[in-house]
Amino acid sequence: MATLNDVAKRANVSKMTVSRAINHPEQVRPELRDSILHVMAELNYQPNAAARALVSRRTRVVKLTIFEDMDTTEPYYMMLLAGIANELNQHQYALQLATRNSYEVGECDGYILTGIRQKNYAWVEQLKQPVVFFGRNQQGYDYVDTNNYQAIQDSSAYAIQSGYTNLVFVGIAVDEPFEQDRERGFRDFITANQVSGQLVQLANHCHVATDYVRQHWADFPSNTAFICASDRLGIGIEDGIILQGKRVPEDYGVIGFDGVLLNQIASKRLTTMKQPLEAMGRAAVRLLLANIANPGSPATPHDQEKIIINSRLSIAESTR
Amino acid sequence: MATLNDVAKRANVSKMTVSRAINHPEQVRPELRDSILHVMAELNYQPNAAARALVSRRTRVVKLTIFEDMDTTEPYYMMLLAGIANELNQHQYALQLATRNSYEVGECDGYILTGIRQKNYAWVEQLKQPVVFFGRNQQGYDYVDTNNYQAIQDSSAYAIQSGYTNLVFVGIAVDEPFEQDRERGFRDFITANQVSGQLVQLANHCHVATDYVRQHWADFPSNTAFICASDRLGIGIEDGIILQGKRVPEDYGVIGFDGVLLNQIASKRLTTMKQPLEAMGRAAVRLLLANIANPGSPATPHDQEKIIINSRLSIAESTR
DNA sequence: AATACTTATGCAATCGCTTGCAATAATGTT
DNA sequence: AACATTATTGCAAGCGATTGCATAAGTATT
Repeated sequence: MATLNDVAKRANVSKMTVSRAINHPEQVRPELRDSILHVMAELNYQPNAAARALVSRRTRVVKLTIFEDMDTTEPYYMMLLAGIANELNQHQYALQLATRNSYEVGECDGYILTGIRQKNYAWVEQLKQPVVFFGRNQQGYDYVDTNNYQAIQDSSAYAIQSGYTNLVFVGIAVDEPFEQDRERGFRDFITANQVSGQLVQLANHCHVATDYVRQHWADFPSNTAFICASDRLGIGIEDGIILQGKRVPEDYGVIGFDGVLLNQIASKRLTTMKQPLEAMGRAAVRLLLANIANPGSPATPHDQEKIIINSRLSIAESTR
Repeated sequence: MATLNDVAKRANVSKMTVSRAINHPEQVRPELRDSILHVMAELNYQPNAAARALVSRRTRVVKLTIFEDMDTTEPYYMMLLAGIANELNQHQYALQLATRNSYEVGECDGYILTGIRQKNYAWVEQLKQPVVFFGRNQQGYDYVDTNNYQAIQDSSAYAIQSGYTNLVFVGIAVDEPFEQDRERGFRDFITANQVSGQLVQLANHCHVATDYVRQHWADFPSNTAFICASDRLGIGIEDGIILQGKRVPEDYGVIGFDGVLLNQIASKRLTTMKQPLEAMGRAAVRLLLANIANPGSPATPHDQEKIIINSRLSIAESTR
């Protein structure tokens, strides 16, 4: 492997000039720079990241830590990954993937955290590095989120406009900001618009939703729309309705959340509140890189920066 | 951040002894070692990965390169990721994620490659580092794979045993080893068992499969079983059949491949040939780490090592 | 034409750690 | 008890790059 020195000798300059030709091109005479670049290509020179990191204290690595179990096949994260990886690449940063219990090997310049729960904040605090969250938090950390509150209001409004007369919000049984925001959105909506409605929390699995429909069928008059907090729940609810011999969307409506399963199961055309996960991933990267470039914003609470990217209703066949 | 020197001073030993206490514990007197570890904990010492990598030429980073576009939400990769990430963590290695067109920042000790196509091999060859592939290859690189040939034979045999009398293999329209193996398995099966059957290749999307069923419906006598090369295709085929007013599994059977969508869509109980992706991911890591530890096995063809982990039929509701 | 500025380049030190060899202490052998 | 082994520890060098300061060359100012 060629080193800076090899290039320098071959180009008849000092290491420093080569280093500058790479990192501060404007500081070196154009013709000389070109000849250096030429030698670099000739020798197939690649800067040694370790040496660089050692002295510059910049690893050019960002760590994405997913707190939820990775055993579950969660396409949600895959979409996020796409956005994050692509944006990092554009900035010539590498992405390192970690789960909460990863061995803490390999330093990085900052963290993107997702799937985080209250209990994990202690761990976050001892990180003395820039951090960006996925999802609202009250600890003062920067975050990227979608407009959960408004999104559920939009879904609800759409259901009412479509002629459904009773709403059921099917939430996820976790005590996290995103869920709180959605529930608040729903409650405020039915109050403000004097709509008949109820709210329930379930574990986030299809069959749980399906079971729920069966067990509580008496509660759901015809013309009810189910506003769900995930596509999984939406699909489960839809199946439950069909098992009762009713039609979707004629008799009952279903609206999901996330918009992540739909692409795969084309025939399951669920109307859903689609999160712009790719864009959110990119935004998180940009925010984090800004924090890295602009120090004085460690993992400790400071002026909290928020980026909210709106979800949009993707209308399909589970609503009329 | 505490350095090796800080620990050494505090513990009244030389840096070297501290270094040994970490890397070669057996070489340092037990009581001394304990006191050093104690000081390390006290100072919250973390070895500097960059410095380490610089001198030892080991980064303790493995790069997973996914060649397919990451825009597609492919849960397949998420399962792989789970296995790879977990196994790497156990060996105190970090996982770095890259797409083919990633900026080549950050060195690593080896590569796990997946989603690779023929055209990418040129890129692989110029990698002068240990490499493990997902999927068979004829270039001589080590790989982990599932028993595609036998798996399709098993699926086919199961369909016949279940009383279906005509088979259709619905393959993916790519010219890659995994597809070749599956098609060969199918052809050999119908030949050897004198079963009536046909073979088709489609783009790997639900709706393509659904359309295919509609357009070629005349070709499918009742009691046909579709052996599909992916769950997506399987789900699409199933929908196509139902749209024709026929019943699954009574009139027609459908068997998928991968076993990766099922967990999410509980109601879509597709019989499928389930790939042990988590185990395959772990195996790939172990194979790669062995290659790293045991040099003389660069990215150039050598004695090709193969690990085959069998897929198993997961029987559900789309077959009788 | 002499001085003051820029602009380009080089030198030396250093980042934190590990490799190879040397030195010391502890143990065993006859 | 003198010597050969083995177990522990330390020293010095250097991995490949970047930072800060010094120097040399080039241009502008009066």
